[in-house]
Amino acid sequence: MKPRSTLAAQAHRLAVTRASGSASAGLHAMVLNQIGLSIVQGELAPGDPLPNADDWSAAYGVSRTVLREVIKVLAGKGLIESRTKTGMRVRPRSNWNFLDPDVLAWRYSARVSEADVRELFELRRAIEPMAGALAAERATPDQIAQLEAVLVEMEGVADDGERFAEPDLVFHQMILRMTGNELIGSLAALIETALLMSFRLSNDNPHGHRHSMPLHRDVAGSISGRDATGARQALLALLDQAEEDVRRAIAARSRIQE
Amino acid sequence: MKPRSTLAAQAHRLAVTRASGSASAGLHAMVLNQIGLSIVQGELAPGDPLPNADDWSAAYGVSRTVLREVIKVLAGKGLIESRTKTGMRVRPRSNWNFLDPDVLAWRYSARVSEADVRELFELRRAIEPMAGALAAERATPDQIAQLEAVLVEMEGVADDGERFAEPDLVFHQMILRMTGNELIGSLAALIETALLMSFRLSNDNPHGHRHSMPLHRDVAGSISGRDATGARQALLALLDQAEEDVRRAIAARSRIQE
DNA sequence: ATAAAAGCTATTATATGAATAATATGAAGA
DNA sequence: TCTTCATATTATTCATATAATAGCTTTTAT
Repeated sequence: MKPRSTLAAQAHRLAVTRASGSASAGLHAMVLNQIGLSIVQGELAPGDPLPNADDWSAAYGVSRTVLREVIKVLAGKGLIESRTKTGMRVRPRSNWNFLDPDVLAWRYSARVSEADVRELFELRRAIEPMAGALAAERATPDQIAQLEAVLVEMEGVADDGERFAEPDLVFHQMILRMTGNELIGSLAALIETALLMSFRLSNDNPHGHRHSMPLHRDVAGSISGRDATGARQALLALLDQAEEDVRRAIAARSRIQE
Repeated sequence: MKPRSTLAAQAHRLAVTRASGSASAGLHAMVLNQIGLSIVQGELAPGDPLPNADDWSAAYGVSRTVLREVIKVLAGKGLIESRTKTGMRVRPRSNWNFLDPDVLAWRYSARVSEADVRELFELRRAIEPMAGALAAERATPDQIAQLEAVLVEMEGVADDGERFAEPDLVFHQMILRMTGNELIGSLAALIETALLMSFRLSNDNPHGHRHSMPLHRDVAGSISGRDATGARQALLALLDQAEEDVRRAIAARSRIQE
């Protein structure tokens, strides 16, 4: 028996996405997002047998070529496996590559729970203070100048919830890059996801982000002054504040929904 | 002008791989590994224009279908971008997802430098002690029993360089899992890569791994005893020792090659 | 002479049909 | 009861055709 209603729902959602023309995406990217979201957000559970290639591509109104490429990409991120005769299946969560930028985005693009926030900040707390300390030791004068410039930019838009997001993101990612460690640099997607989520949650708050500027200044100051432990502590404090903000926003959200 | 010699070299290597039948791989996986390695190990540099789809698939002796799927997977890992008319290009390293299991494996599968080791252990040092602390707080009795069992298994094969690798890997990955944090769990691939590299480097050393057992016992003991700070310190010590071992092995290797 | 616009062309993107290979399942036999 | 074997199902691969797009060239208008 085939899950016809689910397929129909997926096809419909695709039609909507396609019509809205959200991304500059081609068919491939669109279908990839659809299926990726379906899996990561739990609509398709681990172990679930997926429709066979023909039916599935038909349901999305795309060719097998496109679906197949999507399948392979998802398999490359650990979400799916495809074996002859058995068909395609969603792999257990322990095989998913949660640090993949796409998977992160799919997971945190909607309905985040308190547990999701906890996971995110647990990891950030392990990474960013350490990265700050390394940055303080290794950053080139040029990089430090750039960081200061971004800080100034943040000051300029600290009261504008919309425009603050970008320089804030650049600020945090720059610190990761300044470690000179490419593995750490690849965690930029993690920070991006966290900040996007945070800004999405707090966009009802019209009070801007000025309250976080002092701590950002501390971070930049410590790095400029080559103070590794200072940078570590400043980033810890910044993360404490950020997590507190997010938790408040979630609490407010759930209070509204009641 | 097309890089004919490079293509020929790639095709030849594929033939070798195919003949040796290394992985359980299909064509797709084989070509994926070939091209992934070529890129990550620097044979194809960022910004390099890649051959067009027809020539390239011909060079590997596979259909365009297979090559296209490979391209899409690599694009999903950030290594490549493909635009119509412009063709395919290797993306700058800053876009690569170094934490992807495949990319990690490609990068550390050969000729590791001291810098590579530093990067790996910098990140492990940030993650594993923290994970150990969380594990000490959160692990279920069942999980702790499993960890102890793995420890016993390690004891049993501590003098066998070959057989020690697997339980050691399980030991470290289990700690990540016991945090209950899926983002941290996805770093299992990082630890796997590090350990495989470490074992590969030290396989001339016939003296086994018994010297690391006391520290492993400390780790397990701290977690069993719900001692978070103890677990953190024990893991730090363990990492110090492991990094020291690797550095010694690299030094020995380069001394031999001179 | 310069700049904008139209058209050409190479290249990827998408689609489709057909052939091949692998394997889980069940039937047949020891 | 176990093993062997055939078969149907499914993914995998291949070959080919059409569409879309972006860079380049030519044209054209000012």
